[in-house]
Amino acid sequence: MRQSVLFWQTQRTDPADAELASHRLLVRAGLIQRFTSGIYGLTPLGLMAQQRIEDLVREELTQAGAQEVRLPFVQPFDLWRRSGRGAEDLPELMRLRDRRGEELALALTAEEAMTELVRRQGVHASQLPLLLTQTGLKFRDELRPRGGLMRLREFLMQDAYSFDLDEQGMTESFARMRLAYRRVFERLDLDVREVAAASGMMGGAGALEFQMPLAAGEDEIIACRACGYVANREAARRSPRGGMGKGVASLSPVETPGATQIATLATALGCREADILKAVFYDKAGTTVLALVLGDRQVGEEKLQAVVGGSLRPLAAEEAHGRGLVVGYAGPVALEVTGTLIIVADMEVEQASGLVCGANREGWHLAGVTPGRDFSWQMAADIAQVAEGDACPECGMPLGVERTLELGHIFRLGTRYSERLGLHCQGSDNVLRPLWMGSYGIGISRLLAAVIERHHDDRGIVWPAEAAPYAVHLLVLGEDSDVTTLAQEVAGAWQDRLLWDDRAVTAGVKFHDADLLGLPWRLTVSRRSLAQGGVELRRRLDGQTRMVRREEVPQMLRDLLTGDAGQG
RNA sequence: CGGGCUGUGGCGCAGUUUGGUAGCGCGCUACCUUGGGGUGGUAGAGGUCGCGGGUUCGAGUCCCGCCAGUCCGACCA
Repeated sequence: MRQSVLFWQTQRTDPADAELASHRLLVRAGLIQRFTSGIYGLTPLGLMAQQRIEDLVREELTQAGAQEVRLPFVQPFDLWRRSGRGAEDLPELMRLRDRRGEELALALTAEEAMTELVRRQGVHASQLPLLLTQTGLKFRDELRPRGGLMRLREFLMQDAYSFDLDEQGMTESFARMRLAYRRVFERLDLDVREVAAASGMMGGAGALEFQMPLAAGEDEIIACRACGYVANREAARRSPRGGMGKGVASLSPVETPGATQIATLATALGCREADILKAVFYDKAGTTVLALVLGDRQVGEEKLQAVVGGSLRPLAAEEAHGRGLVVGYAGPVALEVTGTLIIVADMEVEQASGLVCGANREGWHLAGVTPGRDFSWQMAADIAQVAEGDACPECGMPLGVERTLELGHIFRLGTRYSERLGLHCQGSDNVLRPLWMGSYGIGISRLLAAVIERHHDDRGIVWPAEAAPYAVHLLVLGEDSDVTTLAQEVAGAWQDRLLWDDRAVTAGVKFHDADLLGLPWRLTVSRRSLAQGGVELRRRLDGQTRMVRREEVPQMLRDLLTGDAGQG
């Protein structure tokens, strides 16, 4: 491709709002353009890079036995309603209505659509296990998109779905996809950790996330360095600290004016935050849920939700008031609220004694509170968030918290969707059974951001061979006829497979743009290189440079452009 | 849902306090210059100053309303 006609423009200054390296570089290297929050366009070079990644993922899925299909991006909302996800609290699902009033929704994942596709055509047992995949646009109406391509509203995702006769089959398909995804991350040179996860809005059990460590990431994983235990923040467990609180004592009220915060209270009473009982209120369909954790803990809302069931929502201050709670001084001892109340105690609370908690009276707390003696609860469970340094649930050694970016997610769905949407298959025993499904998603757009996040230096992108839009950047310096002739000779038959900087700009500009774009190999043709008998070859990764004699150029280009001469 | 900040050529910004012909740098076009690390110069093109209303002889600037973007908080009782 001749650069003088390529639709491409780099930028000399950093965009004002980019804090992520990948965001900054994608914009400066002219690969993306923002249209509105979380919605971007790609330029030719940006699209080529994305397509390389898309093709690579497709290759691995084909290897795993997947067949590619295309599902609608605009889907009938009724499909969502029938699967049971339309009625749930799914604010990311973008709904719209056409002019006749038909309710539609934009694809957010494709469990429903894929199940429907298979159901409509029907499937024979002989076709199982069936693995179907598509690469398609997804739209999620995120509250806060951010970081360039890191968290988008509209994005490209490769999703796949497996269909098996029984649970055993599903587990085998799941294992096959897990390997396929591992290969993808290996080929893109991304170090990714497999993490046990909560299944969230997908439903099902035994989900696995692929998380890449990244300081600017938005997920957190909990990992034990001693035994290898790893879990998502939402699913992480810890072994409880026993014997918190000040020991058994008699119950006594203490006056604590203005101490409505844990930190303030701890200072006022001269105790540890862990000696205070923290009470957090939620609403579950009209029922008040009181979650009790020790004062230095955070309630793990996903964990609480898993224990309580249904969907929880934090209670606003006015609402809490309305139900008879004394905001700032609420506690479980002799608590009376309007309506139903469920008290859930964290397992650490159960084992503590001599705690401080709110007295349900403005300006007063209670000291010497002992769980079990002074108040009771309906459920005791692990509902607190794990913190740095907590004891590993497997081996007891300290746990660490790490920020990560989620790149892929695979689920064992079971028969949830096939049952609700009526997808059955007849086995050899002549009985119709719902199919066992798995769901697998990998974010192509986000993968593009992750590759740059992981592969760049202070001058620009450093593409890994498998994702580079072109393998070779040919720079022509000067306009002497000798140089021009050599350039044309070099570009020769490979013109379409390399980027050829034939612009009339100075050498410095070309070098800077080449470094910024970061193609794996740079070939320079100039009067100087000519004097040394050929062209200069430079590797972007480490700057290693050598001269290639004129007559060796065709062979070298063949090596670089047809495969195995990557960066490694 | 709340708070802060910001909306001015493609990008980065000044101008708003004190109302008076819309500016700078980068990028873009043409020509010259330079030609191994963003060369120097000359001449140009490009703007509903986020949107609507108001005050005024006159509004990017003052007033009211709205919208968008962005950052922080979201809840610990």
